[in-house]
This record gives sequence, C-alpha cells and structure tokens, in this order.
Amino acid sequence: MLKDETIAVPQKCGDCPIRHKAVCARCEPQELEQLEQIKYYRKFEAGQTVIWAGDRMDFVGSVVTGIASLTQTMEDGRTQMVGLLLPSDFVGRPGRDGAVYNVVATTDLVMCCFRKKPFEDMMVITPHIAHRLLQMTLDELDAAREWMLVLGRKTAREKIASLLSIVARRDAALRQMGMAGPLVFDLPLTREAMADYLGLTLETVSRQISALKRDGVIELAGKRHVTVPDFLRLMEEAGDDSDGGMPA
Amino acid sequence: MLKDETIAVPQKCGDCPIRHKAVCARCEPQELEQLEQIKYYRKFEAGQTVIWAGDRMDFVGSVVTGIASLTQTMEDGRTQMVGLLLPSDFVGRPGRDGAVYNVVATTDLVMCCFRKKPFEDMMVITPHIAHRLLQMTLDELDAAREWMLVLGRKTAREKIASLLSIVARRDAALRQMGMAGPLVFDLPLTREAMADYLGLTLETVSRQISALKRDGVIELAGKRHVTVPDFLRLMEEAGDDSDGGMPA
DNA sequence: TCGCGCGTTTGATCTAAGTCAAAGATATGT
DNA sequence: ACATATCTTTGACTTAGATCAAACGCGCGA
Repeated sequence: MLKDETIAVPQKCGDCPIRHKAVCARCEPQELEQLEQIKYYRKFEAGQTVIWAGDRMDFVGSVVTGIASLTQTMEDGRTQMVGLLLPSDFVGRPGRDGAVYNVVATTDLVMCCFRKKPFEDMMVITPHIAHRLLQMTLDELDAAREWMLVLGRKTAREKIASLLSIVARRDAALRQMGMAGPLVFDLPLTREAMADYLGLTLETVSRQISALKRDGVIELAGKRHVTVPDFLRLMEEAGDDSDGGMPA
Repeated sequence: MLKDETIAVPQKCGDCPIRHKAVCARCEPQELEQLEQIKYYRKFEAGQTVIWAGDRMDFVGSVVTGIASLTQTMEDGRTQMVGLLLPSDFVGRPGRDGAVYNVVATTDLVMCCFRKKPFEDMMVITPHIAHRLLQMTLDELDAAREWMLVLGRKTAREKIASLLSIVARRDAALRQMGMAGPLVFDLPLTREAMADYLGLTLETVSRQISALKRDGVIELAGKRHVTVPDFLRLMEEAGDDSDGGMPA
C-alpha cells in the first residue's frame, strides 16, 4: 500500500541539505559517526501516508525536503491538521511505540530517519541529544498553543493571514534572509489542506484569499505563488501584536 | 501587586499531597533530598495571576491543590486558554527565561516550586529527571494537539462534552477509581473560563450545559456539582471514538 | 434583613462561516 | 489537441454561534 522507498544513503550526515540541524547541531564528530550508522532516507510522493495513527512507529526522523502534516480525523470524517512539518522539523517521539496522528506527505517528501531503538540508546548515553529534544518539544508545544489561539479565537481572515505569515517566516528563515522588503514564496498547501489546518472549509479559505488579494495584502501569481508586499501589514491582518506571532 | 505568599515548608517531599509525582516519581532518596533543598510552596487566591506572559520566570513547579490556567490574550481582549493545570501538572520550561503565557489561579491554588537555576543544574546531573520532563512535555504536546481538534472542528455541544469528560477523567484518576458507574465531580471553572478554554462565548457555554442537562447527559446540583450517569454517553457527545479522547 | 455584586440563565436578533451547487482553471495522460 | 481529473473560485442560501439585553439566584457585608 505505501509506495515509499528506502533510498540509498548517498552522503554523510554533514552533506545533508539541512545538516540534521534538528538533531545533531551540537554533536561531536564521533557522535555524528554513530548517527550515520543508524540513518537512512525515505522518499514519499505527495499524498502518501507516512504513518497511520495507531501504527507502530519504529523510527524517528526529520524532514529534509517537502512538507508533511500531522492530522487527526473523527469517525465522521472531520479532520484537523495538528502540525505542519517543514524542512528540519522532527517527527516521532522517543519512548513512545505508536504514532498518535496520521503523518501525510503534503508534497513530495524526503525524510531522514533513524531507527528508533538505537536512537533511544544513543539518547541515554548522549545527554545533549536528550536536552536538544526537550527544547525542540517545548518549541513544538509553544507552536501548538499559539495555534490554539488561532483556532479558538481568530476570524477566518486572521487565520489565513496567520498561516501565510508562518509559511513566509519559515521560508525566509530557511533562506537566511531578513524579513524586510517584499517576501515571495510558494504556498505548499492546497486550499483543502489549509482549511484542515485552520479549522475552516475550503470555500472559506478560497474566499478569504481572494479578499486578501483584492485588498492588496498579498499578490498571487498562479494559485500558489505568493508575494507579500508588506509583511507588517500581513501581521496586522493576522491579529498578532507587532513583536511577531509564532515562536517555533 | 501580586498578593502571593511564599509559605513555610511544613513537610518533606514525600509527605506532599501529590508526592511530586510530576518530577520525582522515580528519584533516589539522595536526589529527593536535593530537591527538598530547592523546594518551596506558594499560595495564590482565586483570580490572582501567578505569572504574566513576558515576565522573567525564575522557578518551575507543580500544582499541589487547586487549578491554574495558561492563557493568551490578543490586544483587543480576546483570550484563549491554552492549558488547564490540575494537581500534579507541571509549570515552567527549563532552559527558558521568560514565561510565554499568563498563568492564572482559577481557584485557590497551592504550588510547589523549585528555583529554576538549581533545578536545571540538577537536571544536568540527573538524566532521568530530564527524561521524565521530556515524557511530560510530549504528553502536554499530545494534549495540546488533541485540543486543536476540539477547537478547530467540534461543535459547541461536543466542546462542552469534551471538557466535561477531561475533567471527569482527571478527577477519577486522582481518586484512583475506575470510570465505571456514575461519575460525580465539581466543575472547577466558571462559565467564562470554560468559554475561554473552548473558544466560545459564555452564553453559548451556558446554553449547551442546559441542553446537556435537559437531555439527561449530565445532572447538576447547584451550578458546579456535576453527575455523569453514563460516561460512555458523554464520550459519544464529545465525538470521541470509544477508546477515549485525551491522552495526558 | 436588605442591597449589592457576581456568576449564570434565557431570550431576541444578527452575522460569519458553512453548505450546496455550478462553473473556471490547470494539469495529466492518450 | 482533446478528454479527464483535480483544484479553485464564485454565487445563493442556511445556520450555528455571537451579540445585545434583561432578569435570575445566591453569597456576603452592612
């Protein structure tokens, strides 16, 4: 069913596009070597499910390229995205056997995985990996709580603006540029995925994007290519105070 | 401004009502002794703010008795509760200086605190505290994500039922009883606090509680004392599949 | 005991977002 | 180039929950 493909390991950890920032930013050379030995890549096509909620999950890993999402679904089909995994984001919980959420490749996706057992063993003898993982989890927790405000209290327009500003920020951060001047990026989500993340319907998402375009907050080339002429304006639309919304 | 009161330490850690399950469930005697030395209690009255978002936070701790809540507020006053802290829940983030959210005593509250610096030092030399903290943080993250589904996709009635079932479950867990038979507990939140947690208005909360009462899902004695004759029925109303919604 | 304040309930009305439906765009494969 | 499928936009209408407003109940101090 899953047409994923475990691909050969072509490079050392240090050559990895994101250099495993997520896990081994501060690892010693011999620790990196150990990580090498339990590392492998997996590739998924857009739309494929990486893991089903409830499945046994025998690896942890991080996104190298592409976008994955964590989703929950109720029996009647209502679904809520509970996490958006962009390059360098970490997936999996050391110490837990089963996946709690569906992990779905939203675009074509490459993940760098570590087999869980050896990874956990390594955590035990390498305290700063555990420490780093705690910090990452705290960041995720902050992001989740920030998103609770979006879901619980923001209007549809504010929700869209919030999502755009997260993606814009993450995109800018990846390219190590400041966020002054016009920001240009590709929106990696369908209207439906956006709706699932924002707790809206796709029609409402579409209408609000049209409205933001009409009001000059964003410009669109095609359906996905977005230009933000004034980032502060976008932040205002998101209802965030000027210091900037999302932590993670 | 804060009329909190650091109260004398009357007992050893082991005598503490909740025995610091949160932190030291698996500590060795000498480790417990160390925790003793950096421990102190703080008492707050209902309504008091424990910490303002942005304030420096020089302690971590856990709730001993009472309820605290984590809230976020937008400039225009809209507020969203992002966490409900019941006895034994942990507050504070090792490695972080500032509080990200307001922590408010929802009822009279006693907290057991540890000064942050020594606590962090202890984490470094006591790996299983760090490990335990990671597990707790992962639990909180699951709970936050579960709540995202509530906020994003559930109806008002389902939201109320979800909240009731969390409180009922936590209450039952505290008293170490199974969750068969009628469940009785006191709702520790005002309608307004419930509204802030659920992303609703207090009027809607009130109406839905009346409706659940009318439909026999719950019984009320006074405004706060709740009886749940059939917990599974409540779970259905919450829209959770039978296995049970909240992890944490 | 009364009056005040706070939390709560209930009612009438409004509106943002959902639902249902159809028609444009864009891409994909033959 | 054309047919098919997917994603997106837009329109008309409905509705769940918000808003505005009034009244209820209960504890508490004077």
